[in-house]
Amino acid sequence: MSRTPQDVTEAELAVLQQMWDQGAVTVRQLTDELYPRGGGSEYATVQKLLERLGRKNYIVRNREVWPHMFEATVGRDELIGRRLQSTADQLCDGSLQPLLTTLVKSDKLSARDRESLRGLLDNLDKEAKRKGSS
Amino acid sequence: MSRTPQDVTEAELAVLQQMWDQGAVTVRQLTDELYPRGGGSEYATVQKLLERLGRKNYIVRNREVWPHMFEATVGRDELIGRRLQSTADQLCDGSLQPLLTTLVKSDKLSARDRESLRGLLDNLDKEAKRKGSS
DNA sequence: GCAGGATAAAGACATTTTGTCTGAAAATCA
DNA sequence: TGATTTTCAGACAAAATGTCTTTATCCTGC
Repeated sequence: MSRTPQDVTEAELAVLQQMWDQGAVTVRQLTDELYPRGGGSEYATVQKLLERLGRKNYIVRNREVWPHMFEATVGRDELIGRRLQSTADQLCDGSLQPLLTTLVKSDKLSARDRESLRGLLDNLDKEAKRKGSS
Repeated sequence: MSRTPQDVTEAELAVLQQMWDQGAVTVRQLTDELYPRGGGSEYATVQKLLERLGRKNYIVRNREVWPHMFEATVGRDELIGRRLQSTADQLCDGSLQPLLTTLVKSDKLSARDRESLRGLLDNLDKEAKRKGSS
């Protein structure tokens, strides 16, 4: 049938991470960071990755400046959310709740993770009480 | 460089889902479910998918019976856990905490849901204390 | 026992994805 | 203007993935 490509590829993700860390960047900056000791062709590779990320609306290109500057439009948290939703779609009929439950049951959470989760739940309780809804 | 294949492919996942629902199954059962109105070649397709799932240790084949019966060794929850961990590895430096945050914030949790989660957390804490590990 | 039908096993194949690279056009600057 | 850098368009190879062909093997009803 029709294969579903990855939202963001491994190489594309490496580029995105740089942009998350550094904000607006040029192709050269990215290339130097991602491929130190790089010959000459990696520059074009980064360009192609940026073009693909752009086509998928993960970044924007500012053509007003020279050289062009690139910036992420999809942040790390947003991508996390999308990946989680995608996992939910494939494995839980679209619902996120089983992910949370499974995670808690799975024994993968550290004590710190558990504490943090308790805090989040407490906040929800407070929020619910404040608004008077269940 | 070297691409990282998917843990479980889309077509492979369809097979897995069937096995999660039905337990031990034969190739024919799977084929009939997954490709109704199927010509003749889909049978071999399912076979190949099973072979690959087997090579990756997601299923076992029982050769004692005829025809062979296949059964999942990795459950839905286990796969969910792996996907979440993988997301954490790629986007959160391996930490699950950001996932928890995202999940709690975007999921609609009822008061009952929250209580139930707290219960699970308490159990985990007790378990941890009993075993003396973190 | 044997013919016929089903299953198993091995591998080939086409298409898509993905990372990389080449070459030429356009822009900047000394 | 000439040199350097950047942009742009497209080619490419390797790998992944879904599918199919073929042949060997097994079991069934007669």
